[in-house]
This record gives sequence, structure tokens and C-alpha cells, in this order.
Amino acid sequence: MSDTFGQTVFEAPGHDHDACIRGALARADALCAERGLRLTAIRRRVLELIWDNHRPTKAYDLLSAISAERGNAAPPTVYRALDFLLEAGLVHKIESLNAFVGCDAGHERGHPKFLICRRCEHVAEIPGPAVDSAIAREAERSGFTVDHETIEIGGICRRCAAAD
Amino acid sequence: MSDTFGQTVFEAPGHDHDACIRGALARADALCAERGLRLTAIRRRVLELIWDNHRPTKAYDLLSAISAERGNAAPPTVYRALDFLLEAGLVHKIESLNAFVGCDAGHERGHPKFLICRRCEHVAEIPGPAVDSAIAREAERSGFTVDHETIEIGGICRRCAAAD
DNA sequence: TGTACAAATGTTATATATTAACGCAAAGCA
DNA sequence: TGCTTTGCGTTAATATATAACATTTGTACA
Repeated sequence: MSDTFGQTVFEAPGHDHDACIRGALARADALCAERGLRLTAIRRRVLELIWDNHRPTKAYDLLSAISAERGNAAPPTVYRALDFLLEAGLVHKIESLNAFVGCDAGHERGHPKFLICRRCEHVAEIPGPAVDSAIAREAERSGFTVDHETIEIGGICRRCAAAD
Repeated sequence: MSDTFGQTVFEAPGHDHDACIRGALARADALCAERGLRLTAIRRRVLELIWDNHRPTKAYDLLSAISAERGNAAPPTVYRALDFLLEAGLVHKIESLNAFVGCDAGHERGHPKFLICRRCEHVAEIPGPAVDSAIAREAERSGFTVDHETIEIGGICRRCAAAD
């Protein structure tokens, strides 16, 4: 039970979420500039809405928000923005929830892997290559070539467990 | 590259699929008898349709089939059967495909983990506890208590790779 | 600077996936 | 037999996602 356990995989209790959002948008701006991608107003706003909190965001909630702001907006408006953001690696889809979270790059060059608290609904990415390695070994045993991983672990985060 | 690699995680090339289906249904009958669950005609037929091949089956494809056979059948008919089968552990849902596969019990008492070939679309379960262990270790590092895992690995199976 | 092409967005419609609610019928049990 | 639970039929609604085509915006280049 040492205190060195429990890194900031989930965000720290009093973390500055405004800074968190600003950072994510700044990273998105930089990445798009670097790759010649166009982070248009809609795309940027969708990304910002997704980063509004650390819970997965539903496409139709994005649609409501965008629609309220602009007067118009139909499903394709949102889904196209999401396609772009997914393609650019700026957001991830949580398949088991049909919802989207901002990419915090915790996975670095591996496949994203999520811890999802069913109490507070916050999502965190599992960093490091350990899980990927285990999967790669198992896949190799049956001659399977991995090119995509959907890894979504549900449970209870430390904070929610402590709150009991 | 030894020949001892490559167990029958994916079904063998010439496997007797009729026997495969019969086995799955027999296991389902036994399990339901043992637990006092009622494998009704609809439920059994849905299970049989899912086992028709090793590809994930969509709910509406089941609906079409059932509907053609019985004349009637609405979405709840199929979804209720699926709920029962999922609950009983006889089938799994592939979240990334919104589709269902028969449980081959390859995971034994762990969480199911899938290899999904994007060429032939066959699905196999990864047996053994190695991946679960790696996940458990990573989760523990952040004080996360795991109670559910969605693990769906996409790629190319040995047979499809060999067919190039 | 204008034009031409590509990319992005608007718009309408539809496809696909899932659940809610209610009533009837059959199965299991006292 | 009557009661209760479970399963099923049916209608409707909600949730998620894409197709197809029109219009606009951005960008490059003559």
C-alpha cells in the first residue's frame, strides 16, 4: 500500500480542468498544423465539448450542444467532425458505450486501452506496453497479426472505492 | 517458427462445422438443465443461427431469419433471446461490431477476449489468463478494481495471411 | 484576380440498433 | 384448480449512424 502506487492515470482530485482543456486544444492545434490538417471551427468545438469533462460523450449530446449554439446542425455535422478527430487520433471511441473521449496520449505509440469507472464514469488510458505485449504474445501463438485493439476495462476507480 | 505454434484457436481448416454446432447446442442444453434455465424454442434457434458460422451475427440478420421462419417476429423477439443467451454466457457481444458470437468457452473462467480477422471475419477467443493478468497488474497500479473487460483484437488470421 | 478544383458543410432522408410498455398465453407450482 | 411467474406478441418510440446530393468555403495556381 505504498504511496508510490497510483500515478495520475485518472486525473488528480483537484486538477485544473480548464488547463486540461486548453492543453488538449493546444496539442490539437499543433498536431494539425504539423500535419497540414484543418481543425475547423466545428471540429475544434466538438473536440472542446468532448474535453468538457473526463466522461465519454455521446454523439447526440454533441449534436444538441452544437445545434443550440449554431441554430443548425444535423447528425452528419457531428459524425463528420468525429470522423476527422478519430482519424487524427485526437479522440477515441469507447465501443462499449457508443461514446467518445479525448485522447490524452497516455498510450504513446501503442494502442489505446481504457479504464472506465462505472461509478463516476470517468475514463483513463492505461499507459505503457505491458498489456499490448501480452496480447501480442497470445496473438502470435495462433499466427494472428494484430492491427487494432479495442480494450475497455470496466470497474471502480480508486477514488470511488475510497468514497464508500 | 516451430510447428507447435498455432493451436486451434481459430477452427481448423476442414473442421466439421455440423459437429461444432451440435456440440454448442448440447453444451447449452446441459448448462440450462443444470441451472434450471429454460432454453425455449426461440432461444435455441437464435443460438443455432449464431453458431451457423464463426462470424459475428447481427441482431437484424437474426430477426430476418426468425421472421422468415415463423412469419412473425419483431426486434424484441430477438433481443430478448439475446439477453437470455448473454446472461447465460452462451453467447458474447462483439461491441466493436454490434454483433454476436457463440461462446466457445475458450476463456474458461476469465473474461472473454477476441481475435477478429478483418479478412475472413472469423472470430476466435483467446484462451488462458496471461492477458487478464497483465490487465490486472496495470489496473492495480492505479487502484482500479476490474469487473468487466471488453477485449477485441482486430487483424489478420494465419490462414488469411497464408492465402496472400 | 479570377477561375478551377478539392475539401468542408448543409440538408434531407433513411438505415441500423435498441428499448419501453402493455397485454396475452403458457409453464410451473401450491 | 387456481395462482404466479415467465416468456412471448405487438406497437411504438428512442438511440445510433450513414447515404446521397446540394451548396459553400478554402486553396492553389494560371
